[in-house]
Amino acid sequence: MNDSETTAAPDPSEPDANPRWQRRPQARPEEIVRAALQTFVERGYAATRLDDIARLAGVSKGTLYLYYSNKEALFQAAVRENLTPVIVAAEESVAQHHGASLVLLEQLYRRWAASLMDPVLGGLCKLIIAEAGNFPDTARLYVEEVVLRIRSIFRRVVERAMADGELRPLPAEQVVRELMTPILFLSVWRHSLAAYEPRPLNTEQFLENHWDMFLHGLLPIPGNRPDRK
Amino acid sequence: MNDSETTAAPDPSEPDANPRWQRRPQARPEEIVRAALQTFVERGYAATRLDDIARLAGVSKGTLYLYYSNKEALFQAAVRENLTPVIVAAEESVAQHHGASLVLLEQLYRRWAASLMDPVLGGLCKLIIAEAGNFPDTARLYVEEVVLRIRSIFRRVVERAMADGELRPLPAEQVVRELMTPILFLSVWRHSLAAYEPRPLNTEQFLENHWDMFLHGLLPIPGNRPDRK
Amino acid sequence: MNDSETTAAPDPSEPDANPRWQRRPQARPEEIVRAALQTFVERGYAATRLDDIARLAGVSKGTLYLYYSNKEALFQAAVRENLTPVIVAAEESVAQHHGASLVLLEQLYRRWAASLMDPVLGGLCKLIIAEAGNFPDTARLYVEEVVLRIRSIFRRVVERAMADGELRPLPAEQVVRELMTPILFLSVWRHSLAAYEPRPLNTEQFLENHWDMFLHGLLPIPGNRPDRK
Amino acid sequence: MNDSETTAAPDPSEPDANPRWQRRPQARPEEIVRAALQTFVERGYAATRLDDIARLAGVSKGTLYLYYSNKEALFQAAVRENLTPVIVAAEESVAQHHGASLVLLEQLYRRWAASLMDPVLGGLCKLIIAEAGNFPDTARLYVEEVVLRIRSIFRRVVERAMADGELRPLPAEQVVRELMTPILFLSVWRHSLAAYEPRPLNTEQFLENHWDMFLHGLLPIPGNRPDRK
DNA sequence: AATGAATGAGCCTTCATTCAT
DNA sequence: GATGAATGAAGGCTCATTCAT
Repeated sequence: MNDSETTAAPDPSEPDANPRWQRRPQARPEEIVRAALQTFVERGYAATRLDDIARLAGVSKGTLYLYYSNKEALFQAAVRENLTPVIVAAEESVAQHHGASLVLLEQLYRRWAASLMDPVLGGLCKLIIAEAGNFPDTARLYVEEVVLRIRSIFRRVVERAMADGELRPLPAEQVVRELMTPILFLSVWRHSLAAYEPRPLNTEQFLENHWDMFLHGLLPIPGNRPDRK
Repeated sequence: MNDSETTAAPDPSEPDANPRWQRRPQARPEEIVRAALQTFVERGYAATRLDDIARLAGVSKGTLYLYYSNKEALFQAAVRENLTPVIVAAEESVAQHHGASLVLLEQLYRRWAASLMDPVLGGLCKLIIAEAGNFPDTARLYVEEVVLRIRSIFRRVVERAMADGELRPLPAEQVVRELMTPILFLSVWRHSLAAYEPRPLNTEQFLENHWDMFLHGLLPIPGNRPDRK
Repeated sequence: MNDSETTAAPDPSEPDANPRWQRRPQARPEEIVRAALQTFVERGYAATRLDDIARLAGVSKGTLYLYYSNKEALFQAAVRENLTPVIVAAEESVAQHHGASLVLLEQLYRRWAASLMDPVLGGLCKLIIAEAGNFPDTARLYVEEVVLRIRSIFRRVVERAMADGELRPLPAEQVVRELMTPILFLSVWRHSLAAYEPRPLNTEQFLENHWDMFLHGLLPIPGNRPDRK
Repeated sequence: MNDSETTAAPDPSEPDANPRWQRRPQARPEEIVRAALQTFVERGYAATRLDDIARLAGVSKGTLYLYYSNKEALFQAAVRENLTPVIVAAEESVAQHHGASLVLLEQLYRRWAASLMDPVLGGLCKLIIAEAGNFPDTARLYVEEVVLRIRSIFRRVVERAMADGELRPLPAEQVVRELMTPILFLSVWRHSLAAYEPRPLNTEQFLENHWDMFLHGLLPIPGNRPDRK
């Protein structure tokens, strides 16, 4: 792998500014985990060869084992180390907000949706769903630590909005699903079949429209609601 | 889907004239493809061993190769031979119906949702999404022959409903996604993370609630907005 | 290293009357185990590649796994399936004999020594000793099922001979060791360093001389036999 | 062994004139070789990782390569550097002694046996035997430089004892084997299967008994001693 | 001299695929 | 047509060896 650089003279090819060799060793696990997540997302667990991850991370196959004990550990690390940001972001949204619940709900929705549109976190979601059958522990972890918690956050806001009369009184659990589900699916879609659609989906618009329809529904506006046929 | 679609599954050539033994050989490919689909759905493509499929189909491993040239062909056959029913059902729904569009839409919605709640067809959907990265052709096939066509069917009905004033004038494409997406996600969910939720989801109710919220939205009744039910 | 039952090696039970292709499939495990034992003896466990065993057995590497679940199981099978003959032979020797004990002892000695001079069984003994540290269970098995049992057989005969006045009254345990130990070492020696001796050892003579010296000792003829110390 | 024997362990070049720091660098190779021998003895050559040796020696893995060019060189160094003491001790015994040969023989026997009961030297013997197949050169070295030389020492003493009428006239070579073999086997045994015996062997007693039986044999006290054959 | 992160060749093991019966 | 024993290519993992610091 090392071509010409047998000489002791430092090759000037790397314009590595100040900290000469510090970044590499420290960044290694992070780079590896990122490469792993990407490859796992693209190919699935079983079809991913450690060679692929290593190449993408710019290291040799053996190096992976300096940081992760085996393929499964690498998989779980890729999953777990990207789980927390989602939860933290959501919980902070709730904690920080005071005021009208519907505004909070919308803000929560936008932030959470944005996080799922992130290539990494969205890919993570798709990966876990695709591999749930083979990694029960990781699946359970994801459900309990992410799905249920975020759902719970949304539900509290929805219930408050209902109590305040800002939303129709409906089963909160179902309402939350109605809000979250299209975003989750979009996230999965973007990492699977979206590439095969003739025209790319406008994500921004999708999120906007969903929020609109979520609030107003599809029926015509009451006042001028026309008679059916 | 009109093309006769024999594809990878070789038709049992030489119709043996003897009616006694015809059923078995003819049934073989079907049994194999069913076993294959089930195993692929449960474990994913790479984690599925041909041994598993053979055992589940009640045949030997070598027999698989009498009908399908290799693992990938078996996968594609499993996918393709289960694609048609969904489309056919949907297209028939539209063709047969005459009358109020909203009623047709609801009927279409219920039938299509029911078909996705079928363990096999729902699993198929999840499978294709999970393996999209490794089987571009199959993914493209699914998008073009299933997703786009069903979407198109829905869109025509939605557009008619809008033209008739039964639905608010909105971007039809988006409206269709708003209707379909939660069902698709539910289908994926049931074959992945649903098992790790504390309480099982009531599918029937979910479908009902989604239709309700899809129509009415979440905001409170403007003044005389009628309660549903 | 746990030896929790190999069992992968199918017993060639059911002698299936049909002579055509019987020998090969039924002989396979035996051929494999023989090749394995030989290679393990020559190179030791870790330095033995399954490729070597397969080549020596005339099969492919994958075939080994049709009969033995992994390398360790193959090792243990090689050991265990060659253990019983030694014990059986020895126990039969005792059971069958009646008459003067010293004659029985000599007969026992010759038979047991002959079995250890067998290339396979002698190699087995050397192998177990060489790998004892890495396969405690197999080592314990060998000690308990072979070493202790044979030692016990010898001891009973020696004790009878002492009781009959045919041997000096000495600690039987030690006497047995004095008799067995050179043979055991010879067996190990022939499978390790013997090849590097300038002149090959005459095994027959060694066995004869040992029996003679075992009986008479090295001191000059009686009459003037000095007390030791 | 007269050759100065620097062999694989490179002498710390440039004797640094400064006495304070000499001991450490000079002690390094010795510490490494000791750690290597111990680990090789415990686990065998192939199962020994250089990591283990380095850790036991208290150095880093790379440091091993400062003193030994590779694993095999380390093995051979571990063997060779522990060979000399045994021979030297034996040769000195003979050279220094004058007087009755039988006394010398016993003294020689005791010293040599004691050296083989040393955990390191005994382990070395077992190690060489176990790995003989993989290290012909080392095996040959051991046979020629140790086995044959010690055997020769013993033989000279035995021959003298026979010439003096202190021992029966028998093939000296065989007599020497009769004397040495149980000790060698005991040494191997202690480093392999001894741990799996129910009761630990009393080494001291074993050595005593062997000497006794070696001299007197097993037959009852003279007077009625029967001719053999 | 000493370190230890990095490497990559090599081996065990699996499993899709073949073929003689 | 059907079987299943046999194959061998491929991939996960280990560890001796190297090299920049």
